[in-house]
Amino acid sequence: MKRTKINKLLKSEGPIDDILIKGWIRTRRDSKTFSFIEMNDGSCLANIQVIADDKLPNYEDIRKINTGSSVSVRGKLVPSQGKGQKWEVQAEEFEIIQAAPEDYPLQKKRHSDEFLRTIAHLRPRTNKYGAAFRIRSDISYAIHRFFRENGFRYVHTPILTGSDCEGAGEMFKVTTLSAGRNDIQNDFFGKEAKLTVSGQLEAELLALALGDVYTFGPTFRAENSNTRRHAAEFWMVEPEMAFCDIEDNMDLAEKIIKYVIEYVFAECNQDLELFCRFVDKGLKSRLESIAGSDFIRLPYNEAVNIMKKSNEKFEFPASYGSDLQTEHERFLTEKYFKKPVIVFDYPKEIKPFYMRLNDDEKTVAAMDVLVPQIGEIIGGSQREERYAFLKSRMIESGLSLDDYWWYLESRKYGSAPHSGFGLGFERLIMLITGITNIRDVIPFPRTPKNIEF
RNA sequence: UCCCCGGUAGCUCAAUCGGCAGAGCGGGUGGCUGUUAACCACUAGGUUGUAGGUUCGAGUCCUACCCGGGGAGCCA
Repeated sequence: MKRTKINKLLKSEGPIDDILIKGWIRTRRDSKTFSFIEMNDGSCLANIQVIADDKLPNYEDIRKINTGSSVSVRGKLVPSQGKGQKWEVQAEEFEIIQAAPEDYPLQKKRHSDEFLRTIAHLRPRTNKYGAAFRIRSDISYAIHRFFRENGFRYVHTPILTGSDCEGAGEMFKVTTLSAGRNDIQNDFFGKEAKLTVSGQLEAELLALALGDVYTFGPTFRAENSNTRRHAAEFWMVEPEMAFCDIEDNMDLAEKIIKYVIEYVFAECNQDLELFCRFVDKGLKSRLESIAGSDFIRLPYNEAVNIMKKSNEKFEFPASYGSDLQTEHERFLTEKYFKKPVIVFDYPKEIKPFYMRLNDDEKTVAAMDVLVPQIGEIIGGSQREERYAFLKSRMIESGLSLDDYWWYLESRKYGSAPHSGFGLGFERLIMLITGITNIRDVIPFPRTPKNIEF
């Protein structure tokens, strides 16, 4: 007999005579001649209540099973006599697949996030982390659906790269040489290899052939960042669009965030409800406001002006030419506008070489999407499509033209205006769930000094 | 990498001025009840992060290190 998943059973229109369910025990409550058993199979947040009575041949063993045990139950789906659930399962066969011993680390009460991180192999079995990883899957699907509906093609950019610097910080080296050897010519690739920090450059090349494309994959940063918003391995969504300027780019950035929020409202109600109730009381109204209002679009200079004119006491006062501090971002999104803000046209000195130089020759067509609580969730730009400008910016930035000959060549043969951005996938999940630490939205986080599991 | 805070039972936390290491949850045993993170009783459970130091006496004070959290920088 084929098993039925609990999310289907709970939506049943009527009783069912014979069903098979498999899952894990969340809690057991004994009565004199029978037990209530809450079972969860991960298909949804909710448990199903199983009634196991003393007519079962192995009832003595059932009365001893603990939280965490895996079981298989055959029986009838019947209306529940108790309050709190519509349906329950009257067990007719109850197989204990494996009984969890009494040292199972998860109790029925709430655990701290810090403790659960030390048992990352078991935390998906909790309500909160089960919901987080289900919603991560659903958001992932929503992103693919969004791009498909908007005529984008999904492209796979390399994870191993020979480019030395893509403008985004320290990289992990990849080698097959034993420690201490540095005869790179004998290494696997015959030259230095790294883990990618971004698929952008390669995505640009595909955009200049397929039109609108996106990548969605893992990226790696070897920065010694110890914050709740940074991980050494994280997933990034990177669209790249041909014949597209920075305005279109901002439109798309705003559109995708709203789309995903609306998708989650429509499809992930149960899990979202958990986050609204237990993780962040202000979550629902914040998400509604993000989905329902226009994002502010603010040139960098005006952003600095706003901060200069405000009475806010900043630790580092805003000044033209230096990047916005975290406190500035928070001020703009949480106090001044109280909604997402897209800051654009940054000074060229603080942005990477590939961003398109504006006519003022001082700023570049960069744009960052800042959201309340998280800060920067998207960074993007119109790309420099003019060969001469790109070349001189690369020289200015101290890059080796030889390493990027292929990138430069895309500006030699039928170059075209194009734009794109990087959306931090984990930061998007944080925004949508209200979870405040990036280590809790990725099942097995990699951060400095942490690569267990 | 820098600044701040913390580390006590499996988990979450108490422990007054430096003076007998405790509670709830979880576990075990028994009871009770169509129960709802059930309830009641009993019970086991400790190298107080590690190494040194001060002291008659250290969970508590000092030093170093390790680990965790928050903030900053880097960014997504």
